[in-house]
Amino acid sequence: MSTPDWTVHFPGLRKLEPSIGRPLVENSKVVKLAAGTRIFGPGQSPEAYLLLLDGTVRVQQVSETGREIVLYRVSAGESCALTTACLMGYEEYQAEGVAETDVQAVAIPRTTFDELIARSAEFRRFVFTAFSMRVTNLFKIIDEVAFSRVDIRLAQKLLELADSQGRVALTHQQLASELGTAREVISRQLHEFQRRNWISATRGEISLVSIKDLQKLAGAP
Amino acid sequence: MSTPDWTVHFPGLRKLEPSIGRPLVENSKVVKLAAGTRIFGPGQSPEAYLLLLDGTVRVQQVSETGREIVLYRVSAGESCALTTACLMGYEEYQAEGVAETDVQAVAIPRTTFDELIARSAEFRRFVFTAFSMRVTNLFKIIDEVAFSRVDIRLAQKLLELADSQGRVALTHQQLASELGTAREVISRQLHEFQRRNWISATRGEISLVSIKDLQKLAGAP
DNA sequence: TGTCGTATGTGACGAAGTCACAAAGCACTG
DNA sequence: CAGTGCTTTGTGACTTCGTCACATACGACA
Repeated sequence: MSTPDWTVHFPGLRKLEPSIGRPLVENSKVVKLAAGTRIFGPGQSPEAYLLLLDGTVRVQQVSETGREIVLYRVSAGESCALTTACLMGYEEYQAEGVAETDVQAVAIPRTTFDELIARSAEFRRFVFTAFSMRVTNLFKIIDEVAFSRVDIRLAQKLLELADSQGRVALTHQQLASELGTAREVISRQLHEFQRRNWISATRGEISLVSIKDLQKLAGAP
Repeated sequence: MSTPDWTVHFPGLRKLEPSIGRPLVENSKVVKLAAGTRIFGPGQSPEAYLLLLDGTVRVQQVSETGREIVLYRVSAGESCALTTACLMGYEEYQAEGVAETDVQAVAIPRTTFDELIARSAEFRRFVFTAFSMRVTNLFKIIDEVAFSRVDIRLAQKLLELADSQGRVALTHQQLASELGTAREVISRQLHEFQRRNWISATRGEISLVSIKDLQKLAGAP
């Protein structure tokens, strides 16, 4: 990973500085984390507010039986809702965060964070709008997990995760984790999609054949 | 409902005033809502920050098919996490809030709210610790809905909702709403609990007979 | 005592999760 | 290129959960 120009990757940061009155990274460290690093997990407490400069972090919950559900991803220019919540509420993490790619982030220590919150309306707005958007999304996840059928959710996920060529490079297990269900369930649903000629699949990759039909199932508005 | 002394019902409020420099209710209204009132619902946007003086508000999500799940309750001395999130993120409500009892609340308009957030560290702390504790709880709900069995969750709910005599005055339908499942599922589970002599039930009320066994199933730590 | 609305019981069935394996697919190695 | 080992995918049998369509039962009140 090359050293990025963080004013590009994280344009909001520089913009904040006038309102803060000094470089935002003062008192803070830029940390680098290799892909796969577990950044935080249940039982730990955050010591710093993290602003991602580059890479993505996956935040997920893991059940006792080993099933997983992806709650959200944090990418460049964003901050982690859970960290915000735990920092402000002095609580422990409920979920775990894993670096999906190599990651660079600004770590703002709690005291500096508190000070910035107090001093800068811009910073507050930045932090809280990001936070509340995540929370809004959590409500959506609860709704889907509690009430929505797996085939519909799978169709939505495939459409959401497909690249520009309509390909999704994930294993069945990874898709199951995205939706918080079991691998076998995904395998069977994908089989059904394949039978209907909506997708074609090879080991570790799925190609969307009929995006239109998938959208119809997904309830495209 | 008698007019309550809100310094009793909401002790944190008075304590905040020195740091704010004037009565907190200035620019704000005390609103009264009858039990059963729908306070907000999906698609609406909040116009004011609500601090409950008396009563409780139930926040729940309703599926297309009519199933419901209770996300949390707001009671005297607290504020609604969802309102906070929507207010800060300028978003619409994702869930609905219903007054479970008659309710009195202080409605702080957005501009005053913003000003208080800027001016008072105490107020910020009050708002955000409450907020983040709710969010933490949302994570727990996702975990339970996605990964936990209904019998276990039901046992937990019964223990949580029982009064000092071990009685739960709810219908099967209401319990189903608490857990986000179907009424029939609850009826059958309660039947099984009854068969094992863990509970006894009459129309609209359940008595816990063997709290110990319920705790064991609930996985009491 | 009858009537009506709400609450609960039940069978049948479909959808989803679990368990225990079997069978490919792929990389690496000798 | 055959063999080996790991990962990914397939499958059947079974349990749990959700849905649908009713049947009963209870309790308040005329």
